[in-house]
Order: sequence, then structure tokens, then C-alpha cells
Amino acid sequence: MRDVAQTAGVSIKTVSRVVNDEPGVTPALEARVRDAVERLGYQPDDRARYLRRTAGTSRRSATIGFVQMDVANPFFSAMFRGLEDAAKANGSLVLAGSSDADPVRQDELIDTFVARRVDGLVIATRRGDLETLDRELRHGTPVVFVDQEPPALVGDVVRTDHRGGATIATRHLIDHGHRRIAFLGDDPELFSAAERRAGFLDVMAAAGLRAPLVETGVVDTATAAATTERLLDLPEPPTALFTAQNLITVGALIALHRHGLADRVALVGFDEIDAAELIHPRPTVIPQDPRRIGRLAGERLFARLAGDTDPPGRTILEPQLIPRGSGEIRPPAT
Amino acid sequence: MRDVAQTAGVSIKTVSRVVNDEPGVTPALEARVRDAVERLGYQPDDRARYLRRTAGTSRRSATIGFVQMDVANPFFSAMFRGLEDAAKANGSLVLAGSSDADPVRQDELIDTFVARRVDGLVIATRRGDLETLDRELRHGTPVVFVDQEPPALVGDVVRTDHRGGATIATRHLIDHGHRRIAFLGDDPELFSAAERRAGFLDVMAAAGLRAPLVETGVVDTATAAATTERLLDLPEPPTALFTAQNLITVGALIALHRHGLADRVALVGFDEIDAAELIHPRPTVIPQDPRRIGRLAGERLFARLAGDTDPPGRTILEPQLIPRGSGEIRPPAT
DNA sequence: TGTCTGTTTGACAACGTTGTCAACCCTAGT
DNA sequence: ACTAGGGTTGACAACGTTGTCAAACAGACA
Repeated sequence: MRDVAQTAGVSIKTVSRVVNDEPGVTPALEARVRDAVERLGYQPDDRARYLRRTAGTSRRSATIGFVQMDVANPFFSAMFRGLEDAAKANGSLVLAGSSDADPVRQDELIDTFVARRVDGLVIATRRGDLETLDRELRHGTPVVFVDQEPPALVGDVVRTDHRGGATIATRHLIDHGHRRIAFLGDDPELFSAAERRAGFLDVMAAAGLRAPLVETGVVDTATAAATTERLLDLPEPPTALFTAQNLITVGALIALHRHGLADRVALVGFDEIDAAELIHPRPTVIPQDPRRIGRLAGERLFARLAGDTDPPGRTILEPQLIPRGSGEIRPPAT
Repeated sequence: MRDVAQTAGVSIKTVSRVVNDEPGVTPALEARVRDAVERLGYQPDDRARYLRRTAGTSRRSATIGFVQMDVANPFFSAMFRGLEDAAKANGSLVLAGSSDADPVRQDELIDTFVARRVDGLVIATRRGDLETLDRELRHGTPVVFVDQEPPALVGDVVRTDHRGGATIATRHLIDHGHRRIAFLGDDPELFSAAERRAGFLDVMAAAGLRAPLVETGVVDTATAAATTERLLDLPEPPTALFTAQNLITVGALIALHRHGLADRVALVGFDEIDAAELIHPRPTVIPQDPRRIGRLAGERLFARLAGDTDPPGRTILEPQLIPRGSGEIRPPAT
């Protein structure tokens, strides 16, 4: 900027005025400055700009931080996109990092984001405790939790009704005559996984059914396939599966195909899966809407930044079941 | 930081020394400072830090910018992850934005990233011309192009050998006896799409075959399905399809299934598709490795930042065909 | 005891920008 | 011709941090 001022033969303040479209600059001078800007390829430094501005008006860094489990997971990348849409509407950018469900990495990311003075944080946390966050919350940085819910309601939450979705899925299978229903879910340390399991157990108990086939800690497709095969080999195998996450659904379907049981054992999955149209039987699922979750989380955040001081609240999305075939298979006559 | 200094009863420089682990601070003072930092929940402001540092040692903002078509596209989110891995290894973060293949939005993103003084840019550009980039390149900001290639080799390029992959796919179909092969590809304004089409046409010509069934501008699954149905209804329908992108492959498969021709018409697709194991017949594909592309792009960028001044070069990944069934279907005896 | 050395500490400028305010110029009104 | 007033311009401080350098202090040696 100093160079530009020198080239144009004006003070740096005048250059500042021109690049900020402030009124009160003679057209002739403005033209000289713009010309110099062009020639030198000058671009203002937002870091210095925001540094100075935080004092006067309450300008922000126009950046929000998104801590997720894994950027490459379609569920999170769709959420990312929703968040980006909200950020764009508010002239902001999104800094994103993957925690891989590692609490240490998660804290590192939060620290780094805060050091850069992001205006707010959106977090899909695995962790129960939130020591690191405490500091930021005290600092006044707004935090929105997505998908997962922290033990205490220290910030807004946007998520699917995991428990309700699981309830619908389980009831659907019971209504289609199933009694021996297996549950396959992720690590119950995750709020979402625990809730889905709880929903399953609720409905089973309410229907007076025992639930001996509850598998947790199923983290990927391969494990899901292996677990499913083990269940199918039991003396009394399940007549239906409730697979409580997208990767698990895919793994279970692979196992069913291998055993030639895809048309005999019912399956309802949580989350939509890609290419569902091409799979036989077409899978019945309870889809989430991650892009919407991301967008809503972003909107909550920007509402906070705009001055909303309501106590933290929950935005719960109610999922619906999409019957497509696999969930409507009836149990064998016995 | 001033507050911390006041609380601990020392100068702000001493606080700076403590938080930066500089040597030469009495243990007693250091303890007082650390205590004050803890009590006040102080966190240094990286913006100011880097602002000051750019002068002395050649410190960077420890941020790189990633301009992609769509964060939510699995191809790009995998690439994002690879880039993040490389960034993490270099203590950096990734700022990402979706251009939706809109040149205006793309330029906006580039401008914003540069205004934040990212250390480098990774760009998956749709665009032919690169006006906006010119300025950054002159400025010395390194740029790595991924997946797509700009008209002039103004920066490093990391991408799959689109043309070579298309060659392999086409030859594979010809080797299995096909003569009437249809091509379905994305907008040829995209470098990758143009290259794949060129590879297809090369091989067809070399084999002395005419290629009247070349469909371009197929941008999504629905269009791909409709186009495929139109082709199948021709008086002389193709006996094989080369679908030059993941979404197109899915759309074509849906159309084939609807017509009951999935076992009769051969198909080879560019890009891996999810749940391939579950689809019948299992799709033969030429997969790319987007995560690796992202990682390599990141490594090129950090090599540049470390002082590498070689002329810009290409890193081309050679894809391989995975035969899984759909590509090995032979044409009807006529 | 005086001096020299080395270690610890702090005052100050600077990074690139904008907010504040005073100085300046021009025009118009007396 | 002088002054008031408005519009244009620039000098300077400040944002939060670190680099530079000098001051202050302590200890060791003659």
C-alpha cells in the first residue's frame, strides 16, 4: 500500500480511502490511485485490516471454523457444503479440519482456529468433556454443535433426532412381523450412536421383545460385513437388521449378498446410501439431511454473531423412513 | 496480552517470550506469566503475530487455499482430505471454497484467499483463462492445479492421465468385440472431459471404427439416465457404453436397469463409484485416486514454499482398469 | 572495591491497515 | 477583500504482536 501511495503520489490514507470506496476523493486522484493499484497488482491485506478494525467498529474476521470427524466422509462433506452456503450468504469463509475422532487433534484444531480469531465454531465432537472449549465459550466465541450433542447444553445444537429415527426404524420392522431383530451400531461413546441404540432398545422393550443381538463399535464397512456374517451363522439368526449408520448398512448388504440372503432378511438403515437405486432389493432407509444441518448450524452461528443472546437451544430434525423394499421383507413363516 | 502482562506484573515483551518459549526467562517470572495466561484464558492472536513476522524471518500464514468445484462432491472431498493430510504434516490449515464451476465465484474465492495472504493456492479450475491468477503468480504465490490443466503451464499440475485412462477403457471394450460404442461425457470445456473424449476418439479412429454416438455436456445423473435411454432406443443402439465420469456411470446404470439391459450392454466407467460391490453386474471402472492427488498437490506446494524453483511440471497419475463384470460383457452375436 | 562479563528485562519501533482529527484549499457570501 | 463553511487531503496513533537494542542487574575476577 505504501508503494501504491508513492506511485500515485498521494498519502497512504488516500489509497485506503479509494480501496474502501470511501466518499470524498477527487475523481482525478481516484483514477491515479486505481491505476497504480492495477499496475502494481496491489491487494489489501485482510489480516492487517481486521486487526485494525476490531478496535473501531466491531468487525469480524469473516471466517468460521468447522471441526469435523473426516472431511472425506460424504455425510460431513455435505454438511460442510451447507455450512459454506450459509457462510457465503454472510460473506464469510470456512476453515475446516478433520479430527478423525481423535480428542487431541480436535483440541489442536480448536486452538488453532481460536488463535486465528474465527468468528465462531461449528463442531461435530466425539468427546464427552469440553475443557478446551470452556475457554472459548468464556471468551464469547459462539459455538454450534452439529450431529453430536455435548453433555451440557453449552451451545446451540443442530442434529437429527437419532433416537426418534431409530424408533421409527425398529417399529417398522416389528410391524412387518419381525421378532428377532439385530442392531448394528457405531461406538456408543458417540452421542448419535448411543441415541440410536437407545431408540432401538426402547421400542423392543415396549413391544415385549428381548434384544440379545446388539452389536456396537462397528466402525467401518469391513467390520460391519464380518459382524453381519457372524450373526447370520448363529443357530437362531436374526430375521431383520437395523444398521444404524451408512457404512454399516453397506457392509451388512455386502454380507447378505454373499450369503444369498438379500431377499430373505429384512434391513433398515440409518442414513441414505449412494446408488440406492441400483441395489437389489432397494434399501429402506432413514435418511438424514446433512446439508440442511450444516446450513442451519451456520444460520444459528450468524444469528449469534448478529447479537442473538437467547439461551442455547436445540434444532432437531425429524427424519422419515423411505420404504424401498429391503425393510418390507417379512420373516419366514417358521 | 497487555492484560496478561499487567496481571503478572511484567512487560508485554516478557509475556511474548514466555508464550513463544524463548530462552532467557527466569523460572519464577515464567511461572507468574503462565499463571496469568491460564487465569485470563489468553490466546495469542495469530493474525497480529504473522503480520509482524512477515517482516523478520520469512514466516507464513500457515494457511493454504483450495478452490474446488463442489465441496460436497466425493471426488473433491477426498482430494480435500489428501490436501489436509499434507497441510497437517506442514503445520498448516486449509481454507476451502466451492466455485460450482462458476468463473465469477472462482475469482471471488481466489481474491479472498489472496487477501488473507494464504501461502499457496490449489485450484481445480473449469476456466480457460486465468486473468485473476496472473496477479498472484506475479506476486510469487505458488499455485498448483489439480485434476484440470490450464491452457498455459503457469504452475505445477497434478492430475490423472485422463486421455490415457479413456484409451484403456475404449480399447478394453473393443478387445471384447464391441464396435458400436457410445461415449457419454461432461462438458468438454472442462479439460478432463475434453481429454477423455479425445482418448476415446483416438482409439476408435485407430481401430478404424466410426464414432457417431458421442454425447457431451452430460452433467448429472438424471441427464445421464435420459441420454442413455435415448441411445438405447436408437435403431442401431450401442452394444457398449463408456461413461466418462462417476455421476454419468450411475445414471447410465440406472437406465440400463430400467430397460433390463444391464446384463446385455457392456459398460466401463471413469472414476470409482460407491457400493460397487452391491451392483449387478459389478461395474468395470477406471478409478482415480483423488486423495493421492490432493496429497501430491499439497506436497508440491510445500516444496515450492520450501524454496523449490524448478520450472512448473506435471505429475500425471496413470490409472488402471478394474475388470468387474460390466465391462466384459460381449456384444450379441448379431 | 572496581571493572568486566553475561544474563535477564523492558522500551520502542515496526508490520499493514484504518479511525481521528487537524490542515488545507476552494468557493460563496458579506 | 475578508471570512465562513464545506469539501479534500494527509499526519499520526492505534490494533496485537515480535525484532532490536539498550538498560539493569548479578556474579566473577583482579
